[in-house]
Amino acid sequence: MRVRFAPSPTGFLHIGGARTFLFNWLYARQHKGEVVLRIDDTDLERSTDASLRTILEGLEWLELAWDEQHYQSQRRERHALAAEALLAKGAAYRDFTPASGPDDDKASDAPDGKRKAWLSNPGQRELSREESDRRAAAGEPFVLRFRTPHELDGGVAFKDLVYGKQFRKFADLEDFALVRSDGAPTYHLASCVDDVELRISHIIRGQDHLTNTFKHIQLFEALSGSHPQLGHLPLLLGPDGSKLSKRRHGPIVSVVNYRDAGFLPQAFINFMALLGWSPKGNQEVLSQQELEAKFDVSGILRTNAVVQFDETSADNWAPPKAVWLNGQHLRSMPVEQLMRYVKPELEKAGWWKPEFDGAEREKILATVDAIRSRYTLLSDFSLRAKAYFSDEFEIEDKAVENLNKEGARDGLRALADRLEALPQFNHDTVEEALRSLADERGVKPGLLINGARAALSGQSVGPSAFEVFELIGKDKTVARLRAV
RNA sequence: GGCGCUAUCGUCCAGUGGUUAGGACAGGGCCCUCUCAAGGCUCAGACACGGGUUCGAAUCCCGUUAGCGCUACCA
Repeated sequence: MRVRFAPSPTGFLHIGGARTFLFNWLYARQHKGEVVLRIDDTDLERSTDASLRTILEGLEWLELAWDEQHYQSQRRERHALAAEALLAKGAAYRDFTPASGPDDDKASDAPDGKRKAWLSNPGQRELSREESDRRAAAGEPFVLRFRTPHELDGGVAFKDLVYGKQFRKFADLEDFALVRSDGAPTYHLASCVDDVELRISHIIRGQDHLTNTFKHIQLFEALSGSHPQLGHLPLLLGPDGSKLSKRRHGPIVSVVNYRDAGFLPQAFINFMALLGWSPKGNQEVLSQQELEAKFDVSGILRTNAVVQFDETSADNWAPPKAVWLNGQHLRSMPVEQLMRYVKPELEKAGWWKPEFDGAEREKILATVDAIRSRYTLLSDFSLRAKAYFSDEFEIEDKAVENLNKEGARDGLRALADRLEALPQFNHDTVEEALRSLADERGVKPGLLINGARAALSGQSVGPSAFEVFELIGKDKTVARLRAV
């Protein structure tokens, strides 16, 4: 069993493409099959290296490995050979009609819909082989077209893995192009030839290809006498209701954008998996293992899904549910595993020290474990956690307010003395010392608690203050309290 | 215009002839509490419309409407 994901490097990898890849990957994983990554770069005009790199980057970030990688542009001879074979057996013919633009067909279509001139260019498919060869040899440009058996009554039928039985009459199928007049294969030809030769058994792709499939089935049959199984995924729509696209929705749909915003790959995968599919029941937070175990093609919806991002917001653009899911994963995954993602984040911020991997590892893990309970994105670690990893941190305005309260600074200095004298320094002993001090001075414990949080972490919000004392340690605690 | 696909809360999903139509996100309120989150409880919020079939339709059929897709010598 072999599946493939075939992006064309004409832009970045967007959510829709990533989800197609995910579903293919999940499907293959379940059936012990192989995943082929095929770069459909036949459109040399639009394909770029930059685009290829960002697609690969996005795919790698997801941590879903593929087994083989191919480039369609390197298979041009195979496509040409297949075209020749198709022409030789009469499944295709040369059309010498000059090219027409995309809108010409619609324009020539009669209002009553009766005229179907677009199905073929009259006269061309009846050209004798001798005349066709002679004109081609004379250098006259032509496009190679597939010969749909319009003379037959039937049509093309197949059973879609998701959409079920599909049927279309030959009469509604055009003689589509196989090779352009410049000799380049069209997407249809290249794609089908490669699918056959790469022995792809299951094609799972976007629903925008559902109607193309009638052409492909015919081509597959002409090429190999059989065709792969096909399944189409409902489309991902933007908030405006149109198909997700780079052109309309911009970089906000780019996968690496989510990586850079601090999403965890497994959370993002969880989010994508829930778009057009559900494990039944009411479970929403799923680990990768659970996804692999529960994924089922028969559970794929047939309705398009809207991705709720907000392109008008610079910092709140991500889909709320994706953000929520990220928080869920961030808080529930093993700390050691989370550390793999936190480390680069701290390195980026310039706070990472080598001892974090050595002598201070346990302490850092405990710190990350404590502060992650109120974080949702990885970027929170570099945005809000400086005081836990470095001595040079600023005290936020809201935190300063807590220090400015009546009796706060004096109380904290007194607290520093008490804590310094403590034989045991931990959550409980600190709490006892603080509360009795507050009692003696006749102030509310909250004054010292919130003040201490401000002095120690530079923030007015965060974990329980007594936890912070422990995380920061006795020496630094005393120093920071005295510095107020 | 033609062909096709689809239609449950604002959004993502449950629901496959009999349910007070369920959950999640987002929103409101309450609780917890040293702050902020998290968590718990709670409120509000949907079967596009019209015909059938049936004792009984969100569920089956037909139509309408709407959305989306395809309709290129793009992929």
